[in-house]
Amino acid sequence: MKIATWNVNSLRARADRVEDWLRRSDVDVLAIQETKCKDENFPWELFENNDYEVAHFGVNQWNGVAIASRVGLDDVQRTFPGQPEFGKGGKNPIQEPRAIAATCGGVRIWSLYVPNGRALDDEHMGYKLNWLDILKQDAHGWLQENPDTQIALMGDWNIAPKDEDVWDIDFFVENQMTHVSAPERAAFSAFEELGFSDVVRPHTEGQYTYWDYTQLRFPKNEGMRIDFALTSPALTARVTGASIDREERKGKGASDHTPVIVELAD
DNA sequence: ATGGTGGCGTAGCCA
Repeated sequence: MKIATWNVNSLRARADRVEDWLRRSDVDVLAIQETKCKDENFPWELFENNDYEVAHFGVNQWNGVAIASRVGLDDVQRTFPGQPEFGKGGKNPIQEPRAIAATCGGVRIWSLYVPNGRALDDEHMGYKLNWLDILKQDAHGWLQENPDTQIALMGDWNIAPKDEDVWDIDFFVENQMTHVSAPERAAFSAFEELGFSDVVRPHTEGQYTYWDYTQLRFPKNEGMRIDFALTSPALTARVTGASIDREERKGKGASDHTPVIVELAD
């Protein structure tokens, strides 16, 4: 079985590329982030025509997460318990469409779009850290409930856990950039302390998953590793390989993120 | 190549 995660940066703008990629990648499950649409604008046919079931969570033009699967799609869950709300300036707070789960082929798949943070002193950063803390507490409970459960926390984590995960750590620190700060990294490693593992890194040393559209970042390979699949111990034991599809970042009309793929033993 | 982002929705926000 092959499972993958991909921030597509608008599913409508990327429909043709997503369809092409589904066909050639041959993944069984795809966790999607940033669909950037409501259900009424979601390209359901794209998945149906390729024999994938799909579940979507989107309420406006922002965020939006989905899971496509051809190995079953059961117990769909939108938001995690206690997921913090956000509204800019405290106005009209909602539980944003940043988390959806489904059980696919015996694996509890989460498609996660972690809040960006925007700036170290922005209210969005507090939201980001709180959001991750509540998710961590939930994940802890799931593992305690059943230590053998197979969970994949997949998505755009908007955190670069190691210095090598950005093209120039000095640039990030000097400019007080987000994604590399100590609190963000602590929020990420908290999942590893629970027993979740970044199973992609050992197979993709030195590779990035994201390159900003600006400043010729991709041609210069000035990227970041911010998309991850964190697996529970029982699922980690099944991992046979992983890859980052850098080819998908090339050409006109690419997302700024690449697909990240995990291969599992049957 | 005298450039230097893209998407939504149609101004400005978000990343």
